[in-house]
Amino acid sequence: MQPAAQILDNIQKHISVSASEKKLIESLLVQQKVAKKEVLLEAGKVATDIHFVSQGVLRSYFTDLEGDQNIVMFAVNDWWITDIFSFSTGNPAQLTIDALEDAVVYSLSKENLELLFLKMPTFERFFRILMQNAYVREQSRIIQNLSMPAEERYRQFLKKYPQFAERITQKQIASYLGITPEFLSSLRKKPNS
Amino acid sequence: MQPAAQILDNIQKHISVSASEKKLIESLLVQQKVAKKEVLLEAGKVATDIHFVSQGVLRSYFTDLEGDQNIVMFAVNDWWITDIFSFSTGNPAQLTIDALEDAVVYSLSKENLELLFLKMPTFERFFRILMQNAYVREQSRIIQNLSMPAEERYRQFLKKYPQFAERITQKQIASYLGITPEFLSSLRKKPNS
DNA sequence: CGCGACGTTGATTTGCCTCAACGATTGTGG
DNA sequence: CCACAATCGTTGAGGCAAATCAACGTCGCG
Repeated sequence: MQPAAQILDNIQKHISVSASEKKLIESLLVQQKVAKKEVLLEAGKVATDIHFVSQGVLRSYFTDLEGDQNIVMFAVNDWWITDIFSFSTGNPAQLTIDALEDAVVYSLSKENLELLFLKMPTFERFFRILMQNAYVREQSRIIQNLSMPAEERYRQFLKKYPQFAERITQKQIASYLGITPEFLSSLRKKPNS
Repeated sequence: MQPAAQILDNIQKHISVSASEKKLIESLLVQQKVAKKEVLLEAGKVATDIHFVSQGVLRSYFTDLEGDQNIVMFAVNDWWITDIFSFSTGNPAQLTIDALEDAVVYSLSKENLELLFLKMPTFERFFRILMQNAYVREQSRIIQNLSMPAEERYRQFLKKYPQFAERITQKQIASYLGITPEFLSSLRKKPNS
């Protein structure tokens, strides 16, 4: 698939896009190759871009006071990722974003996003839907964290994100679930009733 | 303050609204008085409306398999609340919304919201910002839940939401934090170093 | 080949829960 | 307006889920 076509498909799932608008969108995106372990956004710096993942796997994580990494999200193909707090407010990022596998992303700067909003008002709708879906996803994760033990959260994770489970190490999954790799290992060997 | 003026102020923090648009917005809102303990949305039914809280205190909560209530959010004046999953998708709500104190809300149905998006494209921007802020808020809560022990989460809660702490019982706060009231009580008596 | 990260196992510890009991508030029907 | 019931916040004893720490074989990578 043409790389730009992949993003346009993603956008056209929610709004319709004219030929001239397609050219506009393409002109505002910057392709970036990201090697495994390469950092796209470093905590403390400002998130100036939002990234669409075309290939590979990215993650965002928060480093706490003890120096432990807490994974906030994974992103594979067709996902958008940034530190939304920093991107929204211009404050320093709390999250680091790096690649778990070699990746290709298309980056859209905040300025170019605002330009899109101006020149193409329907893009505001697309982005509204993107944010609304992200809100639903995060709220659903909060509900799960509050109401389920780790074993059940792990089962739900496998069910909801099978595309992640294959490509991501146990250690990363444990961090996403908020448990230690040792404990995840003990869950995995239990009979999966 | 004129009740409708309160919502318009809230909206005008993010977009500008003409006189005719103000009338349109007012015409699509329905005022509702909600008595303490009255249920605005019941889990299992579809969330047809999003509610703007003018006075009083609402909460949304999830009832898990053991029958325990897990509080997802509180809403006081100038907050918007719904089951965003149900409102977005039309699926049955996972959350129940009720009043912790007598409240006055302005309800906007999904149909009327779509009408607003059509007749007033800048409202899409307002709602995008609302969803984006909600996303930031939920993600920040996930980070806290992953990276901090209960005692620290309680401190941060008091700091971030002093307007809640005064009006909400310890039991409700404990449920929001994901701990038992007994354990919260034991945290509170510790020297707040 | 050799090194470092990974996944696992087991022993021990701990943060938080469960259950039970109590006085203090709050709510409510008569 | 009172009396009673219900809920709240708290305390303490005991228990469990999950963390910590240490050790070890395996694997991917330089």
